[in-house]
Amino acid sequence: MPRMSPDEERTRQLRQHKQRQRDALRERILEVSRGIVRSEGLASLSMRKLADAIDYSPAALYLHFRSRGEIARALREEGNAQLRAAFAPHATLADPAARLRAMGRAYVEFSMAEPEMYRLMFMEPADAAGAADTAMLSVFADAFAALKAVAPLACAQALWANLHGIVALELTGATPPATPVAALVELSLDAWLAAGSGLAAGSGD
Amino acid sequence: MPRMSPDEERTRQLRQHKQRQRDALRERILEVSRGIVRSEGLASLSMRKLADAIDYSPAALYLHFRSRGEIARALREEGNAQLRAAFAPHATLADPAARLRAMGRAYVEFSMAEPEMYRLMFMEPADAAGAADTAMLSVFADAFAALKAVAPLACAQALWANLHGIVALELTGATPPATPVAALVELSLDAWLAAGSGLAAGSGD
DNA sequence: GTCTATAGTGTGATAGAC
DNA sequence: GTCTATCACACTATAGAC
Repeated sequence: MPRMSPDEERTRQLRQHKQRQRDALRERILEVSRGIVRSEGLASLSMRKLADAIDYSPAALYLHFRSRGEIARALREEGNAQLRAAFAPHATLADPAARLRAMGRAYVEFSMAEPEMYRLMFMEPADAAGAADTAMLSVFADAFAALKAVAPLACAQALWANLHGIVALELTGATPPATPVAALVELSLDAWLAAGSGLAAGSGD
Repeated sequence: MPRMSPDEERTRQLRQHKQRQRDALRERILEVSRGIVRSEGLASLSMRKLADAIDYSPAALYLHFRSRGEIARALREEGNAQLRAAFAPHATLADPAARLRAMGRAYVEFSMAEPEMYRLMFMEPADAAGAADTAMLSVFADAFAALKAVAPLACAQALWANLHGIVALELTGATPPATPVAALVELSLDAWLAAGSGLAAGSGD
């Protein structure tokens, strides 16, 4: 570590301070954005509203984010991390079927707890934000492989699609509320994991 | 039928003519709207663009439709009818499993052939337009009942969700294109219709 | 019934002063 | 780095002339 003169030391501290302020404001912007999106949805996140909420001018936002889309992108990444965290406790279950069931339930529970975040992550046009977590798909596929499915990856995608469909129809209100979400989830998990089901008859992959 | 004087007859004909013109314009509006929605999506349907395309002023549109939403609503109804028509040839299949497979495939084929219509019908906030066709659900449920499923309606909803999930993830681009849609559909139909699957173990309904 | 003209409101993003 | 002011646009919907 090189010695510094008192002057050098002082300017270094100043720079660090500035940097901390910058980071703090960026974090504040994300924090408020998160609140707006979670309660009103991405469509309601406007640069003006955001600026008002943090008591800065709209122009100030563009010093920390290139565009509105980049804020959305950051929030989406937060959501992905949140979902991964929700999976973590179940990823270590030894029985692959139990693992799939637990993670499937966790997935849907996340979606119901954070519907607007879920929308942002999986129901918004993909744009440049890169497709959703492949991590989740991998864990699903590994479990199906352990179950000796012929096409583990395809099974993982299809089960994911099943869960997503349940959630998506619920969130858009397209479905009549005849059957509670939890029941649809259990039924679907049964269909995909029941002994003698299509696990050995998969096509493609 | 009451006799009319020649004068009465003439005004009657005039009225009919006017009515036909009215209907024709309304139909024309719908026609152009349909074209815009099918090629660019509902979001791109603006009253200005629509007015330009039919060579009328924006104000004229409001003489035939209360609002933009009402146009969307009419198009949605058209889509529902189109989907019902796509189902019709398969609804009479005697074997319930074959019936479900055929209708499931027809559903997904419709969605891939008319992605923007599908979006409008099933991926747009439900608003006042009333939830999507319950007719489809009924046919699905009937087939599951014929298969002696414990919870036919719940099975129908869950299978629908499965198909919708496949389509929705494809349309938003959230899914990696590892497995073609058709393969996911076959795999899902297998899971739901394989002998020994969860049909007898359903919960809820 | 149809038009022109416009009200009224929203948006994302930027220029230029300080 | 922050602000004010504004550009350039989109939108739905309506008032009032003809």
